[in-house]
Amino acid sequence: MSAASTRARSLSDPPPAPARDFLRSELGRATVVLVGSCEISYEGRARSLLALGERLVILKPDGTLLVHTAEKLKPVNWQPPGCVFGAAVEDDSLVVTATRDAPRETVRMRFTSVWTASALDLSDSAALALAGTEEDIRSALERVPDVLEPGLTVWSRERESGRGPMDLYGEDARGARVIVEVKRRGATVGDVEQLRRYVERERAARAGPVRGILAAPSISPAAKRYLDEIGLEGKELDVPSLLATSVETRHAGQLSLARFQD
Amino acid sequence: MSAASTRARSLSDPPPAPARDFLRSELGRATVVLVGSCEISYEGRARSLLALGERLVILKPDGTLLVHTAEKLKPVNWQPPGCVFGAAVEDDSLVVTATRDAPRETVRMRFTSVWTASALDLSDSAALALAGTEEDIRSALERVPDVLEPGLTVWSRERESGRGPMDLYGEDARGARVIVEVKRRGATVGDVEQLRRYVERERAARAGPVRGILAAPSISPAAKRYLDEIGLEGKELDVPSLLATSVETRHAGQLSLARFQD
DNA sequence: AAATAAATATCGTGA
DNA sequence: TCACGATGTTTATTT
Repeated sequence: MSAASTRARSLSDPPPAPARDFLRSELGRATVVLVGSCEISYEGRARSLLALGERLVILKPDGTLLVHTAEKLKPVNWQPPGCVFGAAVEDDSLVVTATRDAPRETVRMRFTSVWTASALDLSDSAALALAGTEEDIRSALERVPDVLEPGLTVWSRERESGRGPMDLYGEDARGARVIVEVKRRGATVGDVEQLRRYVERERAARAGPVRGILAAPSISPAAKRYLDEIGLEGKELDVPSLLATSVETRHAGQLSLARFQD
Repeated sequence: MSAASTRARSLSDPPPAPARDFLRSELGRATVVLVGSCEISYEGRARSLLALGERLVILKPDGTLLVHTAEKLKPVNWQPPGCVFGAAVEDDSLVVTATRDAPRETVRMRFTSVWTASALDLSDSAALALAGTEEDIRSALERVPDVLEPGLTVWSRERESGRGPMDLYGEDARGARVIVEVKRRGATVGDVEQLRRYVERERAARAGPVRGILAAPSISPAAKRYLDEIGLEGKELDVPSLLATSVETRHAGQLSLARFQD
């Protein structure tokens, strides 16, 4: 065994049995990284088979599994947190499993060779500070509703419609109720539907006119057509300038947006 | 430099300059794994800051970036394929960047220490064979439409409605048109809307009755209520037994479902 | 536990 | 390139 650091342990080209013993002592405690050639089967919500190939496998102490090839962002196989890991030698091969209940799922990896097996004690107390989310846009619009329409008053955010929470809820200059559905990305026909079901619910629940506005950086042509057809409205937002007018703090990070403006 | 294998190169505890040189020779060619302490900023579709902590960083030859902490499935920072990577030394720290256009985004990682830097030549020609997708359910229902309703005839899959493709399209025993929306997971109110817009389009486009059926392993109570309200129907499927009646091949893998039945 | 919606969603397909 | 819908989506939030 070689030690690259006091909080890292690793084996190079280990035979199956030492690899198994290493894994049994590290899995569930450290973040384990396996590099080598393996075949993988998955059974659970769906089923998959992946023939032999060289991959990078990560097994986190919280029971997360990631299998990465040399391409793409998404892992080719995975398991969310909560798995129980196992390591065994079968027919002179290292076999690593990740199993969980609810739903019952198993990923099984058979290694024909292990280039390296590493165990890392990763210490990280930092929280991600993120700005520019839909919630940031919502709160900015609540502060400056005139951006949506002159004379608009916003009463509440995330008010319950009976069919999910309405992003913004208020009243226009003429006293009509207004429901606003906010998107941080380009709006599609599906987003129109979401607004529609809040508006219909509100119209059924109360007397008087109820308007619906889909607010997004852009709205697809089909979505615009659909809005017209069912009597709803769209508003394309200049999100960067909208967010620039508003300095917000996000719970996760306790870091103000000012920090981003360096 | 140590070599764990002919297709792996790695440095232990490298100072900034050697780490930079190593990265410059490997980034974009090999899959690079960096382990160490870093702080990370991201600017693009949104913005984020992540204070110092110990993380596992993967930089793939296709321009993918992944930053993982010891917890959770999703990376804490990332970039999809297509990035250009950079490595530099600033104020005696290693700085690694990933930048792309469309949209313009940058992730910047400043390392205060690097435990290991590894370059892996991962060779993998295998394609994932996956069974149990929505497409598998659609084709099984096309073969045995009686599962949905006795006397149902399915004419086509993925037929264009004018507002997106209808999963299944056909005729019931009485000659009424039937549109089926299939889900592989529990159906929600949003899924009812999707079906609704296909049915409404079809009703507008042609004379005669048009029915809509939402077929899924389960349908949420709110979704059932909504179906009732707007005159559409739901059908809860026994997906495992449905798929067992049908042996399909999926293009990606050229592996038959029979292989899964070992 | 279930339902609902966001995500720096990613990814594949088709127009 | 854009739009649209699936994803073994995951994740957070709320009921």
